[in-house]
Amino acid sequence: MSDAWKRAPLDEPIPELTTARLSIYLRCLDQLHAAGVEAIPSSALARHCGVNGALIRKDLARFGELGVRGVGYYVAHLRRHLRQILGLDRRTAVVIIGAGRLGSALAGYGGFRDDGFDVVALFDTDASKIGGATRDGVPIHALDDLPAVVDRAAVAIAIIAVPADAAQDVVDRVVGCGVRAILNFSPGALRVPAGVKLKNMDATLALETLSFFLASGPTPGKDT
Amino acid sequence: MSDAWKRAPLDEPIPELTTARLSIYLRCLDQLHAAGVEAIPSSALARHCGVNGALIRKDLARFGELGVRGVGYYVAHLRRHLRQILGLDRRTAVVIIGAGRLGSALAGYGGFRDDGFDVVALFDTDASKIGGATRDGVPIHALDDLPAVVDRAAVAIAIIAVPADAAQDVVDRVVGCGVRAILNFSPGALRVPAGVKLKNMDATLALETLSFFLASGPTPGKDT
DNA sequence: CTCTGTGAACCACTTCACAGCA
DNA sequence: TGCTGTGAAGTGGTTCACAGAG
Repeated sequence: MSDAWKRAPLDEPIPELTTARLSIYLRCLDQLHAAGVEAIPSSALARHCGVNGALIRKDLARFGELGVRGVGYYVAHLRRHLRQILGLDRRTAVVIIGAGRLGSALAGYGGFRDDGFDVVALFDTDASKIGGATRDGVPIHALDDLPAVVDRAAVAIAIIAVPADAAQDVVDRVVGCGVRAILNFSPGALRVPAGVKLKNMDATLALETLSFFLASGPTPGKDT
Repeated sequence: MSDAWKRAPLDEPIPELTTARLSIYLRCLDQLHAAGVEAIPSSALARHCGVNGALIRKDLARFGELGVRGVGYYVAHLRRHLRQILGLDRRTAVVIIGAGRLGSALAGYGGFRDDGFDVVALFDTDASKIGGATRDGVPIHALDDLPAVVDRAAVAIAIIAVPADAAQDVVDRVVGCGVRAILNFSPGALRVPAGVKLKNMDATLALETLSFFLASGPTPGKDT
C-alpha cells in the first residue's frame, strides 16, 4: 500500500468520451481567452459548455492537478496544457484518399489548418486527376505513391473519402504504410488491426438516426 | 411468418446507441438478403457486424418478438421491419443549408438517395449562387425562401454546412420553419429547443480525438 | 436439440457530496 | 470563504446465463 501515488499522466487509459470533452473544453477556453478571462471555476466552465462541473474536474484531474483551490483554472495555463495533451502543440500531416467532391471539399476546409492539421496531399486512381491539384493547391497523387508521400511528409492521419466498395482496400493500403489514425467518411464497417485507431463519420447512419427520431414520434431527447 | 406482431413496449424510450445499431443490422441484412440467406441466428449476425449476440436480441426485442426460437431471424422479414422502424419505408425530403464545397458535395452524394433521402434544395446567402443549381441539378435558393420550400416540399431534415459563426443563426431559422431534425457539420456547440433532434458531425473534433490517440502513445483501443 | 427473450450480474461513465487546501 | 480533487452513490448500457418455445 504505497502512499505516494502521483497523478502521473496516463497511468490508466483515458475514456474516449473524456478526450472528446477535452476538445470541447479547449474551444470554450479559446473563447474565454479571447474575451480576456484569466481564471474560471469548473462550475462556470460547465455552464459555458453544457456539462456537469464535477465531470470537468474529474476529466482534468486525470492529467494532474491543473486547478487551483479557491480560484478555479487559469485559462491560459489550462489552454496550453490541453493543447499539449491533445497533441495540438505541433502540426500534424494529413492525407485525404479520394479526390472526389467530398475529398476536395475537405482539403479546402480552413478549419483543419487553424487547428494544426495540414492536408499535404490527396490521392486518387482517376488518371485525369493525378498530377493535378485542388483549387487550393493541394497536389493529387496516384494512390500508388501513397507510401512515398506518407514517408516523406511524416503523415500521421489519413482521411478516407472514397466510395464504400473501395474503402476497405484503401484502409488496408493506408495501414500498410504505417498510418495509425484514420478518419473514415465512407459508410459501412471497416476492419483495422489492433493499434490503429479508426473513427467513422457516417452521414448516412446519422440521417437514419434522425429518421428514426422523426418516425417514432419526436420525444424530447438529448442532442449529440 | 405471421403478421400478428405485437406492438412492442415502446412505452419506454429507445437508447440512441440502439438506434445506431439498428442501422448497422440493416446493412448486414441487406448484404445477407443479396446473398440469398433466408434466416440467420443472432450469433451469426453478431459475428457479421461485430457486436454481441445478446445485444442484438435485446435491441430487437424492444420492438416485439421479431425472432423465431430455434431458427433465428428471417432476413427479409426483419429487414422490412427495421426499415419501417427507422422510417426508411418512405422517402424523406432534406435540405442543405450552405451551398459551399461541402454542401454541394453532400447534395451530389448518391448514397442518401439510395437510402430514401431526397435533397430537394440548397440554401445560401451568396447572391451569385442563388437561382442556380449544383452540378447535379439541385436548385440553390436564397435563405429567405427557406420557410416556403420547407412547407411546400414537407422537408423533415436540414443539413447544416455553413461556417461556424453562421451556424447558430441558421439553426434558429431552420427550427423556426418547423424542421425538427438537424444534421450539423459545422464545428462548435449549437442550441436547439426541446423536441428538436440535433446530430453533430464535427470533423475537427474527430481529428483532435485521433491526434490525442497519436500523442498519448497509441494504446490498442476499440474503434468507432 | 437450437435459438430467442430476459432477469441478473457486470461494467463504465456520471453525479453527488464533502474533506481539505488557498 | 470558494474551490478543487475524490470516494461513494447513482445511472445506463452490455454481457452472462438460463428458462422455455419451436
